[in-house]
Formats: sequence, C-alpha cells, structure tokens
Amino acid sequence: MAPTIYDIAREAKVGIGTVSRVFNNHPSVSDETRKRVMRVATRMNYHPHPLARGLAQRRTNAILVFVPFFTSFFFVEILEAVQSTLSEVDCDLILHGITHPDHAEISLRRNSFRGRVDGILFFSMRMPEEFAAEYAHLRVPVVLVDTHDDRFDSFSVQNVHGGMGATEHLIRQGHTRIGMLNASLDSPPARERLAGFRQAMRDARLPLREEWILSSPSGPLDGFTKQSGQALMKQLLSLPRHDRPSALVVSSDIQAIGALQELGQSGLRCPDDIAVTGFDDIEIAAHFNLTTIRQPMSEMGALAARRLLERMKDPEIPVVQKTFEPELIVRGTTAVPPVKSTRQSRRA
Amino acid sequence: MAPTIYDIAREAKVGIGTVSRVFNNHPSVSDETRKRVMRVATRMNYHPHPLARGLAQRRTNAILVFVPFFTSFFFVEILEAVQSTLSEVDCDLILHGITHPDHAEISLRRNSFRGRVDGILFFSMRMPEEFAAEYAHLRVPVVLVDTHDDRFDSFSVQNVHGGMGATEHLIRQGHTRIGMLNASLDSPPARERLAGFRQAMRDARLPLREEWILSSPSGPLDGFTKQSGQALMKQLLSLPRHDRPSALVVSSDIQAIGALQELGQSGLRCPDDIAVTGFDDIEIAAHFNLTTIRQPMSEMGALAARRLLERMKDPEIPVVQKTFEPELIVRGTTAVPPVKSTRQSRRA
DNA sequence: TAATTTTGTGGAAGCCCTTCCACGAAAACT
DNA sequence: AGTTTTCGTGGAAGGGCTTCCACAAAATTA
Repeated sequence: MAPTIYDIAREAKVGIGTVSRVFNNHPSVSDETRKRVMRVATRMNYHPHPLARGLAQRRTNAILVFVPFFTSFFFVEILEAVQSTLSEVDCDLILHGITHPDHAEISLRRNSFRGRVDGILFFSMRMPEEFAAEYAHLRVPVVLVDTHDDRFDSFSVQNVHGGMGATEHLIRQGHTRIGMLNASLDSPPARERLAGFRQAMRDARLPLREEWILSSPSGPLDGFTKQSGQALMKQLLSLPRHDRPSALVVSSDIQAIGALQELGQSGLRCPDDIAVTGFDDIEIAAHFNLTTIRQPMSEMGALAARRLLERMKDPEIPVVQKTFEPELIVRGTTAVPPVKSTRQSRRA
Repeated sequence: MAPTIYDIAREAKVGIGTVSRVFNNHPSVSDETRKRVMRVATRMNYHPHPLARGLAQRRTNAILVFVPFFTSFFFVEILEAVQSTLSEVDCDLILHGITHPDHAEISLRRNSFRGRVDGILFFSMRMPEEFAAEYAHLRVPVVLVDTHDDRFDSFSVQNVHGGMGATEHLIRQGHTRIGMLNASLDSPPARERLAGFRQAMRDARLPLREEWILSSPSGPLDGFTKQSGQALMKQLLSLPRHDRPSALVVSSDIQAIGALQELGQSGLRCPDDIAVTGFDDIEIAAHFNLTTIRQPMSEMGALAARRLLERMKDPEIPVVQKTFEPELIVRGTTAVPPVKSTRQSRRA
C-alpha cells in the first residue's frame, strides 16, 4: 500500500509531527531534517492523503462550480479563467453542470452541505432561496456570477447599459424605427436589457412602438434560445412590410442568430433590410459577423474565483457587488447600408 | 458546528454504529430504529462528512476528468455526457482543464496520486509515460477517450476510416485532384487520418501528389489550430493556379475554417474553386456549412464514464479498446459545383 | 557560571466516519 | 424445558493527517 506519514517518519528517524511539518512548510524544522525527510519521501514516493489532510484541517481544497451547461458558449471561457485562478492555490474544481435550472436544487442538496467543498461559485442562475438562506446564515463562502443576490458577492454585467449601448449604436447609425426581440421577462437580465433599450429610445426622443417589442413566453432557458429568436422574428415579419422596424436589438446572440436565419429564409437581408444587434459575444457571433455587446466573461470568472478564495480565507469580509461595463462590438449586422462592409469576402 | 454521528447517536439514543448503518442502508437495522435515527438526523440537519467517509471507506466518490480546454468545442458535449452518467451514482467530477498539453503532467502529478479520486478519465491527449506506467501498475482505474494506450480502456474514433470517408466523398463528387492539409504528424490521429486519405486515393487509383499533402510543423496543439489551417492553405495557394488540387481533405474543422478564411481572402470560392472537408463536426462547422466527419463525442463520453465506473468496481476486468465509426456530414463546402447549394440564402 | 530564551522535535489527541467483533435478547429449534 | 440460531445493537479500532503541548538541547543573556 501507499506509504503513510508513519512510514516516512520511521525511515527518516523523525517523529510524525516533523514529517507533517515538512509537508506543510512549517518554519520550525531544521534544514537538515527537512532535507532528510524529503529525500525519504521522494524515495518512497510519498504523497499526503488529501482526504486525511482535509479531515484534519477541516478544509477540502476544493470548490464547487455550478454552471449551466446550456450556456455552453461562454461557459468554457469562464471555466478556463476560474481554473487558472484556482490552480495558483492548488484548489480543485468540482464541476456541476446544470442542464436544467431546476436541477440546481437537487445538485445543491446532494452536495455542498458541510465539508465537501470550501466554497461555491454559482453562475447565471438564481440560487434557490432555501440554499441562499442557509448559506448566508452559515457563512458558507459563495460568489455569484452573471446573477445577483444581496446576500452574496456578485459579479455581473450592467445589462441596462448594454441594452442602451446597443440601442444608441443603432441610433447613431441613423435608425429611428427600432424594435427589440427579448427573452422571457421572467429573467432579470432580460428585463434589464429591455429597460436599457427603452431608456435609450426615450433619451433620443424616438417613438417606442410596443408591437415592435416582443418577448419570449416563459419557457426553456427563459427564452435564450435560437428557436425563440427565430419565432420572434417570424412574428415581427408578419407585420406589413412598411410597418416594420429598420433595426432590432436582440437580447442575446443565440436569439439573434435564430432571428438572422429567419430573416434569410424570408429573403430579407441584414443589415440592408433590418439591422440586428446581439448580446454576449459568444464564440460564433464573430462568424456571423454579428454586432453585439460583449460580456467580459473571462474577467468576471477570474475575479469571482479570486474573490471566493479571499472569502474562504475570511468569511466575514463585507459583501461586494461588482458590475462590469459591457462593450459594444461593431460588426457587419449593423453596417451602415450605403457603405459596403468587407464581410462579403469572408464567406465559406 | 455541524452535528456529527455522535450527536445523532446521543439524541436518538442509539450507538454510533447504528447511525452509520442507517446512513449506509445496511439491512440489519430495525425499521423502528431506522426511522427514529432518520427523524433525529433530519431535525438536526445532519449530513455525513464526505471526507471522513471517504477516509474510512477508502474511496472518494469522485473522479478526475482531464480535458483539453483548447478543444473547447466538443468538450462541453463530452462533459455533459460524462456528468450525466456520473450523477446516476452520485459521483463527483473534478475537472482539470488543460490549456497546454505539457500542463497535463503537472496536473497529474499534483493530483490523483492516492486517495484524491477513485478513477481518471483522460481525453484527447497522450498520457505521459511516467503516469501511464504507474497507473497501469497500481491498477488505478483509467479510461481514455479520443486517444489510445494498450494498457487502458480506450474509446476512440476510427480515424483511418474518417480520413477515407472524407476522401471517398470527394471522389464521389467527381474530384480527382485531391490534397490534404494535415495537423502535425506528431499526433497519432493526424497520422491515422492521413493514412485513410492515402488509402482511399490508392483504392481509387488516383495520383497522390506529395506537394498537395501538407502537414503542420510540430507546435502548439499539434497544429490543430485555425492558424495552422490558414498557413497551410496559403502555402498551397502559392502553387500556380493550374497546378492546384480541386479539393482538400483537412484534418480538423478548426483548421478547415482557417483554410476557408484564407481561401476567401484570396478571392477564391468554396466549393467552386476548391472543395473542403473538415473533421470533428464542432459546433461552428454547421455555421460554416462545412462538410465534415463527425465524432460521436457525446456517446463516447457516456460510454467511457460508464466503463470507468465498472472498472472502479472491479479493477481487474480486462482492458477493452473500442472504436467508433465516424459519420460523414455533407454540407455546402463540398457541394457539386453545377448544383447551387442552398447555403447562399443562409447568411447574415 | 547560572538563568533565561530560543529552536527543533516527538507524539497524543482529535478530525468524522466505517467496519468488525462481541454480546444480549428474541426466535427458532430439539 | 434447554439449546442453538438469528437479529439488532454498541462501541473500539482504524483510516492518515494536523496541531498542540511538553520537553530537551542549544543559544543567548545576566
């Protein structure tokens, strides 16, 4: 069997405490002893048992990450950032990919209570109240990203500004007849993006045409789907030609892509007939040449992970709520009509 | 603090052994006692400590998954499949996303030795020999996916057949002047795909023009990158116009996309000037309308996870090497020139 | 030189479980 | 009736570590 600390102690002719101290970089071990222990440990291929260590130290060196699998696009980027931050402190990442928001609860219940992990990183979903209350009360280190709760640190993007930014961009392009295709209003981000849109329109004294402001019904993924985008666009195109907007703010890239497809199938062109903006800047947005609002997912992931580590060190630090400014990424779907964009040459 | 088994035993007026038995569904506990213990446990919100349990049972209920982040495209799909399989048995997934193949070694060294996990799932990378030997010797349950080693169970796609399939498809389309843009020959899959290409060409008695068979130099990701595809295409296009192939088998989608971009920038059209096939069927392949060879990643992930669980139950079961037949997905980049494909309408 | 402080070390106790052995009571047998 | 088997249970031992207290030896101070 694998050697234990006792084996090393015996071989190196020291006490077990000393071996432990060597492996924890405790200062009060003489250089000579330390070297001797290390030599024996290397020879015997000794590695401290993580579970035993965790049990004794009352920590696990692992955090639980809840990500929705269905937002597969940024989530890779996020995970990458999170992991690279965690690896600096040798902390494991236990992944719980949630395929349906309701599963989050089950997943939380089964895991996470006591000692399994030292902290939780929770992405893009609302944490069920039962757990939120429990965690807040027990001071379990929890950090939220792309979602919000007063009781926990949270990192999210300024959705209102994003909605405004997209709208203002279209206005600057000369559009005055602007509509919005939104996800379900059940989703806080969707509501915020809509608020930004309305605000920008009001600020520019442009008319808000309610029949141009369409939202998904509540449904899977709160309507952040290609199907939803396609359906909403179809609904919009049922309006008579002369009574359509010339530009649309869409509440997510994935919906925008659905909308673009519908547009294409109706023989309409983007941006010539209708300009479109997305939201998120997911990987394929660039390939669709989609103007969009970028969320700094990677940055948010890294900062959130770092924050979680701090909170694990000291659970009493005050809660912070940080918001990020989204960034407008201008591409072909909002090119000013007269100027021919270069996207024509970029096809496969 | 959180209640322990002792607290429950005291409250329920039973011994600790009994409490433990209740939580492990041990049969020899009377119904009455079981109920009483459960009632107390629920009231006190008791949950067994996973680390203590792991230490005592000598297992962790966790497996380590190594995935290359750089293949971000399928990896989401894989993880989803793996996790859904694991969740059936309440096993945790510790994720090690590798950003660079060399990191795998560091990651393996730090983790995985002894008790941290019960098994390892290793994707798409060659396992460093040092560990392979160690694991094989110690009978650590290891399952490989999209990579191969005689000492471990492995699940991978028939790359040779994939290469042949792509080539044969082009031949059926009427192409006779066919080349290949390959990743680095350091990579076994790259070599196998090339072998398939050569085989198909030989079978069809078509000439193999070595100057049309280009491979990436060894480098980052073994040349499975957009940059590599772009560079190889550029190199190919440096041939005089009349001396170019009319179709190219490319060893991965990501390279194919790079190649297509280069093609576009040179004012050439696909498939009219040069037809292209990819490999993998990553998410964006569909958006590029890329004909490709699909790997059943999700299926492989699920089967691999299941196999790992079996091996964890019984490490002595014989090693199996399963290969999957890849599937040809025909799209626009190999459309027969005369027939106008529908992809023209599908743009944004 | 004696008294004090510092340095390095050993190992018991404790972290929270599981598992096994022992044992009394009840049930099933002579 | 006594004897054997079964059932349900208690709790010690053990899993491999950390941490703290005690203590001897060495270094410092008076």
